[in-house]
Amino acid sequence: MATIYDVARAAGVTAATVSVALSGRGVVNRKTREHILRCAEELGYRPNLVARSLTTGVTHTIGLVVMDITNPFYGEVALAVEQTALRAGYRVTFANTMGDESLGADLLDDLAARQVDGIIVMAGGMSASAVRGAATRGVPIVPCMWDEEEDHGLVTSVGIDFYTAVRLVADFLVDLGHRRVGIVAMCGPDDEKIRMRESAFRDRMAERGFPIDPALWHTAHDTLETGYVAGRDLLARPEPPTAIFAGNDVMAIGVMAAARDTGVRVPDQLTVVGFDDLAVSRYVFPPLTTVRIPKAELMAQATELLLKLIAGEDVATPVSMVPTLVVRESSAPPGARDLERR
Amino acid sequence: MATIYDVARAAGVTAATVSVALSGRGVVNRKTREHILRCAEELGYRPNLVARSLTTGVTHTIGLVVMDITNPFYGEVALAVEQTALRAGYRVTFANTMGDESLGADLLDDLAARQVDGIIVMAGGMSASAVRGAATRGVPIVPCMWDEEEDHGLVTSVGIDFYTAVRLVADFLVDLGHRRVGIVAMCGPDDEKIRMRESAFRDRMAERGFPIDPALWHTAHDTLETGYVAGRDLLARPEPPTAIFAGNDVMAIGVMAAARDTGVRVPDQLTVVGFDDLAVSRYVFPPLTTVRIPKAELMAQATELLLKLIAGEDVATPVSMVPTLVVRESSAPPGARDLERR
DNA sequence: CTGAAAGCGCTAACAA
DNA sequence: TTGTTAGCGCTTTCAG
Repeated sequence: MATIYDVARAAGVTAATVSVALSGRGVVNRKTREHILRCAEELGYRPNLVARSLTTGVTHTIGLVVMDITNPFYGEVALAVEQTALRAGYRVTFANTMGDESLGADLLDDLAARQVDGIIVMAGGMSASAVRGAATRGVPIVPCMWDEEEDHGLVTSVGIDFYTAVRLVADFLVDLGHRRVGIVAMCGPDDEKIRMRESAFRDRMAERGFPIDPALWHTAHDTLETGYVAGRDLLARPEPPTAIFAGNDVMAIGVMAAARDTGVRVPDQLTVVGFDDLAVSRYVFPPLTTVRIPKAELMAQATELLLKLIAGEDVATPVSMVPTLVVRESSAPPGARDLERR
Repeated sequence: MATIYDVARAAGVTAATVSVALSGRGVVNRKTREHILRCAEELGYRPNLVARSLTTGVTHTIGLVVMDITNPFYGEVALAVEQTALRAGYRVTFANTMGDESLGADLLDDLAARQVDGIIVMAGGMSASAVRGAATRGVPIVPCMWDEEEDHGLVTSVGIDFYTAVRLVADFLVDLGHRRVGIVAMCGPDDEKIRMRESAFRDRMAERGFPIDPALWHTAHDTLETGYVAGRDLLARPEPPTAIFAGNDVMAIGVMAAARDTGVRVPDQLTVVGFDDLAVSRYVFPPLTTVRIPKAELMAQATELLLKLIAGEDVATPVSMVPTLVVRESSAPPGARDLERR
């Protein structure tokens, strides 16, 4: 681990000169510069970035806090963040909250202590106050797709128009003829906090004259397995739904598997609609009807917005993207006959 | 951003005392200690971890380099790593190589410059020399599931017994009666480097007397889409295979979709076998027969091994886990009649 | 039990 | 153009 002093000594100059020569920030005699370069090269010198950070006050690192990186949704998010950060010379350290609010708060604290230059947080199970806390501590923070009833009280956020999104779904289902619709709503491991998407959906269904039967409201924890269980449960009701809206695609895929295992055909006997549009959603069978979130674009924007905040520019308006409904083959009018597809 | 000096001043002591009091490392008068605690509390003091790192020489950060976090396989890996690191007080900064070797090398360099305490690298498209380079630079590094023909020349690695794994698959297929088997082999974006799993599979098929027809060897880039394309291609051959082994589940799922779209029934007309056993693989239709890798356990071990290396213990033997074949419904004897399942 | 002093590796003014 | 000096915030001997 050669230090800057080692190369200074080797080159017969002072550390400051080496610093300048290597960074190309100031002006250095061409010959000495080349000599320094050569010495650095020979010694295999690599600047110690933490030392640099201590003096410069920036780490070129951003934090990414997600619920559970195992969900492909967050995977796609993480890639977008990492790639756009990378291009700007930033690295990202990530952490999973697993839906645990207090862990989430600790994580934000820790990231701040590590002097990350900024933080991106994907809401899932993160308390608004924790987010505000980090902001207060002076770390730029961009909450993304905040999806809880309470407002996070932060201006610079990036998200989608949940209201429009679920309205799309509700109207689609009602127009298709569905009257009895079930919900698989995502919730954290411990609490029953209701996300905006599900509550807005419920509200819209009521508006359209077909309120959700509370017996058809099932909460789950954002996994295939819990989606599956919820599906089986819903389908086992005395009066099962003709359609199920799942809070995300992962759970929707679980629901479809549950239907299969209980002999319920999708979409002939059950319509399933998800939310996210994962890459895999068009490859499952039947291909899943879902709400498409432009994840990559959204997160690229979120990251760029964060970078601007870090650079001290003040970014005015929160970004809100418009989701679209992508209709595939997991949806059909209720009671559609089996088409004998072969 | 109160510093340790601020709280020292507030408490009427010196920074050294504050340091000791807060860390509980030395002995401090009980009353002064409490007083210091209170002052720190009031000022909202948080130690600056990069400053600490500079003096202690450790960052409590590990690097994780994967191919593409979007693949649920890496997502599951990343979770396991992050969670076990978290428990030990470490954070993880991750990076995607996207199959780019030179990017991968740069990433390792950068992580080293950032003074991460150690690195975990999931082989996909990473050059052995880059890995060795980082090791040389003194950063403990644990390559996981190294899956390329060439040896990485590093003792402390964690992986699975690929040979056994694919032998399982080959024997399973042959015993089922398949003679004409296709392969969807994963490769990086630019090169055609062959992974061990596919080549070992090919070798075993030859051993069993049914060598793979080169026309049935298709390379793809580890995505659903490329798996799909490969599947269509293979199925369009004059003499299509009766079974396809995909280098991973993601591609296998793509292959199944291709079969569907070309009117080929799985498993009646085509057997598909994957590799990884993703969470989603048992929820797709038909549920995928695949090689189960104990990802979570494996990566937890890898992380713990890394932590030991960091602690200076020298870990003797490389860890190798035994994968198992999990037979689900995407496999059947060739030419199996449609069972008219309803 | 507490303070003084030095140092981690680097950058940034300011002098020379 | 290069060197000197100081300092980022913390920890760690070593004295007192």
